[in-house]
Amino acid sequence: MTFNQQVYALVRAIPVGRVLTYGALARLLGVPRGARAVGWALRATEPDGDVPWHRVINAQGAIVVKDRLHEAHVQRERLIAEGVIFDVHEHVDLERFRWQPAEFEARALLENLI
DNA sequence: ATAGTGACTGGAA
DNA sequence: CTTCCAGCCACTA
Repeated sequence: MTFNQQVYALVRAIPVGRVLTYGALARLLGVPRGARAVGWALRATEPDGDVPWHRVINAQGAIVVKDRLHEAHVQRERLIAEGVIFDVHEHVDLERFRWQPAEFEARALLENLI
């Protein structure tokens, strides 16, 4: 199971209406500073595939997209449709919408997929 | 084996 | 509260 596959598995486990940051996702996978690698993995997903990539945002609670305005718009629309709220600065209140799975939960999930 | 490429991040200025 | 910068990590050619 590659790092990317683990990323996808965990992203698929994020509940509707909740979000995870790139860094938090990397930490759950045991790679404390792999935030960038997570971004790389998500960048390679199909916009309409089975990976809810839109539920991953940056540590500031904002949407990060470089040269992909359309997808950034889609991400925002999907999150709003799920009930996630953006403030006037286009930031999500992480304290309120962050998904915080217990470590054993994430570990068990990944082991089930091996 | 190696260099280039980012949907990142935390700290410094 | 803002840029700016240097690590960091997996993937690809």
